[in-house]
Amino acid sequence: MKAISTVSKRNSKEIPDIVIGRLPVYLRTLRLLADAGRDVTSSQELGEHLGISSAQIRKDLSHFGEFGKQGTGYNITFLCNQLQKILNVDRVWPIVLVGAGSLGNAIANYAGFESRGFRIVAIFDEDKKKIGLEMGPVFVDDFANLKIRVEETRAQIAVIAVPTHVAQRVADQLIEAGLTSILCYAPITLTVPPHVRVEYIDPVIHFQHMTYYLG
Amino acid sequence: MKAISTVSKRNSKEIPDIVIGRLPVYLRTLRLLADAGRDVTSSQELGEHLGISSAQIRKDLSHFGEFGKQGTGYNITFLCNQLQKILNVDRVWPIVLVGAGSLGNAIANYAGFESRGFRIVAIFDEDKKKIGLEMGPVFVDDFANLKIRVEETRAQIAVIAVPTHVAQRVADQLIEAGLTSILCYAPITLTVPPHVRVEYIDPVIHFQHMTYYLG
DNA sequence: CCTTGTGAATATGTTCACAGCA
DNA sequence: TGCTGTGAACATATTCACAAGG
Repeated sequence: MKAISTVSKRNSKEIPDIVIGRLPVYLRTLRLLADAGRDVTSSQELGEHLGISSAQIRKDLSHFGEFGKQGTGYNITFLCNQLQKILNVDRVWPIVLVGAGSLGNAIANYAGFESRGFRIVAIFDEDKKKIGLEMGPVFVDDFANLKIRVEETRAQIAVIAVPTHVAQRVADQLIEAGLTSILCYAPITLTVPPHVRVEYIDPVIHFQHMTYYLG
Repeated sequence: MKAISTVSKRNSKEIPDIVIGRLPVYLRTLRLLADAGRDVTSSQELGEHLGISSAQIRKDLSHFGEFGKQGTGYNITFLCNQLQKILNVDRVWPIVLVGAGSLGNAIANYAGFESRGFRIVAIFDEDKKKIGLEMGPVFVDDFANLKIRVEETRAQIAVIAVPTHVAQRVADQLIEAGLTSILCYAPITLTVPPHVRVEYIDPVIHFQHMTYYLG
């Protein structure tokens, strides 16, 4: 049966979160292929490159529509566009960053967000010495101004790049200010209400996963 | 049947990788509880804090031994020690970092590695202006010296914090130098031989996962 | 009581294998 | 031919539910 629109979320039969989690990786890879001048690819090529099976890629995509052509494969530009629509990154999302230390600085100065759908619109810190400094695309703002800036920018996503011992308090205030998605770089599991989604980045978790196998 | 030693990998019936991946999170949480002065906890408390079921925590731990007491729960210090042995972080692993940009600088200056089993022992860059700069615990070294430094330090783990377009070339040279575990911050899937393990950190992957649900 | 550790039951995720179409 | 999209088969992961022990 054909999908009604090119980007239907099908009958929206609750697509598994693990599938959603792979789509950004597919998108990233497809855009690299496009940048390399490629026009079409196949689930097999993609799978070999990503170290997963071609069947998995086809099954994942099949949740959202029919994007390929039998005998040919996928048009890369078309599939990129479809994935961008599915992931809602066919626009640019404002992000607020909390913490103007060296990690916050690295995030603020990273030039790769915009092309993938994100823009840092505010950086907050409580340290008076940091407030007012230029960092990446903006000036460091007083964390006390959080609520106002969130209203102004309509941001829904925040990044926490503060020391562990203040991360939970910062999270509480972000949620209080109306943010619903948090990417937390502090090595702590945050306690948040059910409507808030938190994802984590902690390099040590990866290192420890690796050392298990290093015996 | 009782385990022979307190940290057996049981009969080593190939423990699922997804289980290994959760152990560092358990360890991180337990150490936070220990720092808060707590002595014992239960799978239920831990599960509530982490947002997973108590059964999952018990089942995960059961792969490695019997660490709890019925009616009481787990002694936090003891369980931390056991997890550290299982994950091989009852020692400090040397890590080499490639890329002395703002991200490399943030990683190098992060003070939280040592207590969790890791130490940056070298930072490399190809930019003559960066070489010789003090960054965190070491001085930036010429990437050309990679092989010598890896031999000296016996490092097995590397972090890639370089621009996307050089990441694959850097990875090839790391592998050539004998490294077997790579944490890659560049937004690209690396092609590596089967004996090399790569893990990835890309904040945009997380953002795009979030925006799917932000509609 | 309370909480662990664990088989059995359930739920979820992945792969197979092939019809169908360019 | 070559490749997609997809049910059916298989594999893996999670939860249930309870015996056993402090």
